[in-house]
Amino acid sequence: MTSQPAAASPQRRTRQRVAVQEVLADLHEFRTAQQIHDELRRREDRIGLTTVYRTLQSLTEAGELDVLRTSEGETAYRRCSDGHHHHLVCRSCGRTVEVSGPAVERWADAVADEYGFRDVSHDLEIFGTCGSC
Amino acid sequence: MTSQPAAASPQRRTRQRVAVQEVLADLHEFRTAQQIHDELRRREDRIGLTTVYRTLQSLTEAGELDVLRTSEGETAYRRCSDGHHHHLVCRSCGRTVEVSGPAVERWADAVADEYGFRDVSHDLEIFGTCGSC
DNA sequence: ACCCGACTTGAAAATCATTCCCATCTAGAT
DNA sequence: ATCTAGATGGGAATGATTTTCAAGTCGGGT
Repeated sequence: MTSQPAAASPQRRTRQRVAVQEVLADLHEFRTAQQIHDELRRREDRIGLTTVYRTLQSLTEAGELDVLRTSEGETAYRRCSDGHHHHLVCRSCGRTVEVSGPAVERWADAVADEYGFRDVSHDLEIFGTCGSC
Repeated sequence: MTSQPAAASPQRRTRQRVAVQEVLADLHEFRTAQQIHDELRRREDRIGLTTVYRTLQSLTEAGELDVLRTSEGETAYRRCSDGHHHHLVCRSCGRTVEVSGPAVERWADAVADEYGFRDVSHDLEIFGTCGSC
């Protein structure tokens, strides 16, 4: 009778969830849900598109993925390291480099403070064409 | 028979186009196409939503508007000053302040150069809650 | 003032990414 | 093996934006 109150859902480890994480571990560039779904199909893994979306969403909430909105209105995901950082993304091949600059963070906070803004956050992405493209 | 080859379309000045520009001149915050369409209706101006989208698009191409993608996936527009700058946007009321920081520009270019990236550009928006909210 | 062709408009249909619905399936604890 | 809260997936639903195309209009020429 001393069963635990179930607490928060422990997030089950399903075949689908694992498959998506494996793809993310292999691909080091930003990819959309559909691209990841395609890659799974290429690997003979038939997983529902809905599930891919759901998984990417929960992984993002868990802080394991970085999100990026493309100019075409799509949402792209990528495995990322912990901590606050920005991205230098190749417009052509998608190659991504994580970058960070304390100076920028300080500048953004200072500017916001100057105008009386609270709970400040910011989005910063740098785009360009990498050397190989 | 010596008719001109029509050259490039001179962009006509229509009632609809003017109405959209007036709304943009009055509203100083980022607004979506639908919000602008609503505002026009509130002003007794019945203009097709399609036309609003088209107008915002061409004004953007003409460099008269700044574009922003909201986290909900919508596209918001706002009249802006010339030259490169960024925005400090209130998450609550949408109030926007144009800001610029040469240091950030230099930093972004330097980082990109360090990794051999060419044709560099960047997106940077700062979000927060303004003093009045 | 009238013509005419090029540019515009707008309502409805088409797209597209993403989410919802829900009947069925399964991980994992007992 | 059993049980059940979670998870899955296919198709419908949503919502923003674009396309289609027939009808309307601006404006330079006559």
